[in-house]
Amino acid sequence: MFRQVPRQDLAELMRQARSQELRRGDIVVQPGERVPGLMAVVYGLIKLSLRGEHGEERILRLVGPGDTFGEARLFLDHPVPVQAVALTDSLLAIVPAEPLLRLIETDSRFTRAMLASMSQRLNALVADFEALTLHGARERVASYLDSLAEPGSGSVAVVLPAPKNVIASRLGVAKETLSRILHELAQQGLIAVKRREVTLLDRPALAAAGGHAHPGGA
Amino acid sequence: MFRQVPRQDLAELMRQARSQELRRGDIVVQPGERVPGLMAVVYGLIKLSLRGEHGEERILRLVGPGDTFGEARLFLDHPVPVQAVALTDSLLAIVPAEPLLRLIETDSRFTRAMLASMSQRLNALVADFEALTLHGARERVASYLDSLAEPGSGSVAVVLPAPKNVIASRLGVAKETLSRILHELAQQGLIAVKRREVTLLDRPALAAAGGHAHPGGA
DNA sequence: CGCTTGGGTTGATGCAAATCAAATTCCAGC
DNA sequence: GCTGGAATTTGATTTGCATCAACCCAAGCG
Repeated sequence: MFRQVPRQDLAELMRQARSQELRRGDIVVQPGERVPGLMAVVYGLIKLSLRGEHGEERILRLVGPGDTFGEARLFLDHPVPVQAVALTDSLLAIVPAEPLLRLIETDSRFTRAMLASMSQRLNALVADFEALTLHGARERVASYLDSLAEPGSGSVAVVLPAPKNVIASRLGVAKETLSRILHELAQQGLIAVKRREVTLLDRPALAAAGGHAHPGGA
Repeated sequence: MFRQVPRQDLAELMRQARSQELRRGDIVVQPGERVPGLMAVVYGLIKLSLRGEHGEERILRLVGPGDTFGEARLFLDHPVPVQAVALTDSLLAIVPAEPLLRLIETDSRFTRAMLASMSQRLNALVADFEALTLHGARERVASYLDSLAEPGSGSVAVVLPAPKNVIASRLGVAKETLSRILHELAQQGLIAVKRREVTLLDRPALAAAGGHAHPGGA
């Protein structure tokens, strides 16, 4: 998003920003709080999640290095609906709203980038929505795994960015269900699972898989 | 969104725009197509929906007079993931991308409005997400009904903006389920339903209702 | 008018996935 | 190497909601 910003302005932005170190498990914001600005992950991994009143959790997004969150709060004065927690020790850069808003006034390229970024976020959310409501759990898992690797069709090894219970919540399934589905996909020869490493053995089948297909049969 | 735009620019925008009349049932865009610009509903009602491969449908949003859709496509060159269909005879204003992009360069107030609008959209989507994954069907229906009326706690009459099967799909439940839940809420004295008119008899209870509560419960 | 038709209701049944309940494996320290 | 808590798996059971299948009802109309 900051790719196109002139050095000078970028430097100024950095000057205004502060950084925050986080230990694994540290809470960045609670639902209902306000974010102090745009949050950018320098290293580490942050989970953005919705929490139910009985402790249930639904992970909305995993935010990794180079990625940002809290944009929407710059333009709205509502509190955030999500909780943000560090999954690993992390470093955050926090850019306060004012300089960003000023940058928007002056740098139309940055503005475009910001709009594009929000559009993509919107898109991703719609895609998740679609997966959640229109596709079954198996299908979601299969296409998630496929999405972890670059497009292509070779047999590739990917590594889950987080423990399985977190991935499960991200995909909107119970951890037990994820475990079973992984097992099943493995038995069907589509993947091989070892700890967090997953080898995609048959990408086309994986991409096509899920909901209704088990071609080779038992 | 155009509230703050100077008359002059607005007039220019209108000149560039074209309008399109739609009959009930007309398809505005199909998933995979590109939208010709920003779509604004002048009158009527458009449904934005995701469609599954077996004809299932999940309504994302109902777009009424004064509301817009297709913003995200201005900044992305992807095709839309949704289908847009007129639920009633409608009139659309279609503003092509270029003049809007130019306006963004020059009018920072408009830009802010656009960013704010997209932020809200994002927010709404997250809220839907939350409702869908964290709350049960009854809870979703109850809070939807409550949301149809202005905040307050008096007994109010609201009217569903669309037939019940559409509302059901919007809420992510089968129409049969919606019917049953409405019935149940009525029996509990929280609402009274007559055709598309719903009288909210006990807003506090309704707002609190749903998932697990039937306090008076027979 | 009696028929048609699309929206709406109702009841019976099925199922995907959650939940519950233990085992088991995995590491991090010690 | 041993130990304790977390992550993961496995099996049994429950359940919310979809699906299937009639049926109803109001409105338009030949």
